[in-house]
Amino acid sequence: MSVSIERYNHRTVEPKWQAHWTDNKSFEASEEPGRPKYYVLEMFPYPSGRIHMGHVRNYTMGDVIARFRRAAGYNVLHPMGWDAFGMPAENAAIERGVHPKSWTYENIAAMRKQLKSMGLSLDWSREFATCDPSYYRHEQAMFIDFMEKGLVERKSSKVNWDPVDHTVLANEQVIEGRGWRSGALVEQRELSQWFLKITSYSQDLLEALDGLGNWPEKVRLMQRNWIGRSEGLLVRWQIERAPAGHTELEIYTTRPDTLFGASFMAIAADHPLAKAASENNPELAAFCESCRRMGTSVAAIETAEKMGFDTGIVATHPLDPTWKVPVYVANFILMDYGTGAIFGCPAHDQRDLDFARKYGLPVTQVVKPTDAAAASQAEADLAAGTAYDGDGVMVNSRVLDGLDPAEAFKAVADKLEQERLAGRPVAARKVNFRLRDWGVSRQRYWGCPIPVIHCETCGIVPVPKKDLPVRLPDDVTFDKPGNPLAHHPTWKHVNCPQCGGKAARETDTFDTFIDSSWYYARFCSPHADVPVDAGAAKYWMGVDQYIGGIEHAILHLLYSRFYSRAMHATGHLHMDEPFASLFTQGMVVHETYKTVSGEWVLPSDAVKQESGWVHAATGEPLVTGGIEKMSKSKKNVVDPDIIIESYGADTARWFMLSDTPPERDIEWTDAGAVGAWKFTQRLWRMVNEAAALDAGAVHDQSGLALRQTSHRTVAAVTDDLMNLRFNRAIARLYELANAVGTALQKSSRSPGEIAALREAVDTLVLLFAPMMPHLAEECWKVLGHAVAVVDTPWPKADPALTALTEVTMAVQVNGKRRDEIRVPKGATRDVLEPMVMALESVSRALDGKPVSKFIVVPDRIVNIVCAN
RNA sequence: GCCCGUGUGGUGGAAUGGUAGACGCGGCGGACUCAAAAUCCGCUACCGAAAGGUGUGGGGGUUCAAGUCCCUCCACGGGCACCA
Repeated sequence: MSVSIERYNHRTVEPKWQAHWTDNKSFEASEEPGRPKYYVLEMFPYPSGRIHMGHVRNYTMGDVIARFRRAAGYNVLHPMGWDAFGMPAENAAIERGVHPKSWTYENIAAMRKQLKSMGLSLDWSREFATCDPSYYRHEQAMFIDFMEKGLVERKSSKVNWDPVDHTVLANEQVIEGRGWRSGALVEQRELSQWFLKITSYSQDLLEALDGLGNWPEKVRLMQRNWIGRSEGLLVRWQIERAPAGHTELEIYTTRPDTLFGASFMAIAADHPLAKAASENNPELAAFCESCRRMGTSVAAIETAEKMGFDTGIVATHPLDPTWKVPVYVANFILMDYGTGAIFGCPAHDQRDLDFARKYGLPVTQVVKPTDAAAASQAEADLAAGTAYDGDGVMVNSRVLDGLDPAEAFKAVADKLEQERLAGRPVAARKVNFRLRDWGVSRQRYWGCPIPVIHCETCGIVPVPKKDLPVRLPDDVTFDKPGNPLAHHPTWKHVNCPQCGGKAARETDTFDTFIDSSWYYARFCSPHADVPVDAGAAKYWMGVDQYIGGIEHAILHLLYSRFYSRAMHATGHLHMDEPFASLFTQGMVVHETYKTVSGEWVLPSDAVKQESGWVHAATGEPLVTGGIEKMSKSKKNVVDPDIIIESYGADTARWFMLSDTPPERDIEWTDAGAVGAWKFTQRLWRMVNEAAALDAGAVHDQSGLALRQTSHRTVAAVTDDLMNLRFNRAIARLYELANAVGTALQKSSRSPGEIAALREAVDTLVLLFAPMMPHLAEECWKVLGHAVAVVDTPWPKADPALTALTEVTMAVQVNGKRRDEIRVPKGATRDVLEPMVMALESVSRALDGKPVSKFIVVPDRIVNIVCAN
């Protein structure tokens, strides 16, 4: 082979085909009733300034699916937009004096350019940013509809307050109890805030998870736990020696069966009873205060010791009026779950046991495992400080003895529901959810203004829809602490839309999770003058394949599921579940290096010597810091721009899909990138060699083997891409490329072989086109095709060529492989037995022993079993 | 603490209960070259000269047959809510 072939130059080829797709509007989608649609969506990016490798991986996967489905005949919607509100823009304003708006739109422009250099098959005509007034006006309109539908509530809630910056802090802005910028000790403050009533849908959001069969089980489980349904009993206990006006204490329990194991009551520091008792008890007040302080940091809670304070109040056991138990305030009781009060049963709850052991409270076992060994083990564990929370039989429980816990639960609930305390039932069955309503107020500038007006006379008045959008003012300053909207000189001063009197705008803005809770629906009709055009949504929704990071497994996905329900309830959408299939991809990770003193070093500065890793410039010894998620602070980021510039977008895309399964973390390595680049060059050479062969050759028997390989590859790659197994699809493509390479080595070939070879190369190009679209287009042109790959249908496997006529079967003796045989497909025992028994390897292994069993797994294996 | 994952060659990883290690990277050997790069070809789990044996984190079990199913232990990773 001495064909002189120019190197494939991605720097000229990639922009050329990107222009071709743009000029031909190849990816602009429109509704075509009757034609099957496919909606592919990747979680849209926050415009931080530059794309990172995680974006490259995410958008490459989505693009492969979009291009594959498109070629397979679907009408594909594959849009892109920007999740553009949020704190980083305000931080840039405060730190560098840039306006959030210009910062954001400049970042969008830069990132759009980067995404375009990746050659993604996106419909850019549908692009929007959530900070566009043309987007958020609909968000405001829908919020007003939600208000009318009773899905919005205003209530008081605790926030992290920075007393120096006069601002509310997000949890991630609180570092070790202090404001991240001011360093001031963070206070807990009560503010009136807006809430969306997601809890109205708790049961539905939970049950509907069962229908999401194409979601990862892990994500469904996380959502199930987050919603946290429990069935229990509300029980009212009479109390004595309590502050005036307090005569009873209502608790929630999921274990009323263990009521005879009660040894104390515990209430939250914020419980009204605790507050009342604190009034004349400074020590208790101080204890409650310390509990509240601890509440800010998750880490503190986890490591905190169980602490309690005896209030002196005494409660009467609901099943025995002579039985009195003490009431404590305890640091592990949360006010916002259940009633903020519990009864403690130390023997069967670990937290209660820890608490009881610390304060010398009685421990009574009331559930015993039925198995004797397990029962004595449980007793030993209890003595050693481990509570038993399993099933068994009731003991030490008077009338309940002998029942199992489920029966005991029912018996207690039935009895107490009949009994009266102060004229009302003592107990009531109650289903409880952990899920809380969604607080959506943020005291910040760069977000969607909440469209309500506070009037001194009329109270809260929604902004009339004709006045929407409520626009963010551009002329704001960030020189003063606090919310720029609140101290803007004029913006908030308006007249009441109802009475015309003096009124003030709401200066809070929405949580940015709202923006991303309905963008998928907006993409169906991004220019409509309603939030969602019903016809467009009916055609495109739901999203057939949604792809993003596992970090959004709970909040974003749960909020989106709630939002589509709320939109359904208000007539904006016709369905409840927005994402039919979900895929969560792994992170991009890279090696890290540190100096002995712990400073991070760029991987490019680390060199390996016999003594170990050293700094290339200084010779300082280095330690490997492990393989970690790419981050600037660890100096292990790889810039997609540099990769695309030096190797091309196709190489970067190919690398991201190769080897590692898409749901796992992928390690970026230079060697891997170089390997992918070499493969693009190899494909280019092979295609050019094949293009020189006679295009008019006709198939005959001599090309059969290669044709079978081609068609089997089509079948396998199609199946792999349908199931998002990109790494396997790529392995199949290497095999086909190797087969083509071998065929090209031959010095002479028959017309049938030429025809098969050209078919194999055409197939190869079409199959790798979703992964490396630019190279595919260029190859396709070289091969003499007039129509671009983007307009060429996906190849079909010919069943006659994928079917096997002969198979290799393994021959085992007692489960150990001894030989293999080539036989016609479907060979039966009658044919196989004489063949196999005649094998020398078999008779040697049998060594004269009689055959007791002869097992045939058709077309796979023969196993001969003999006595040992 | 609880919950969920994951453990396979030097390495990333394949494998509907049916021939473990496909494919890639790396390594070794060879061809081409004055030479190098690039490219192409071959070999590459371990022990053994071979026959053969051993191998999917450890131990046990089910099965004609286990990386795959069950029990148990270990290691690593991730998530979380002290949730009554």
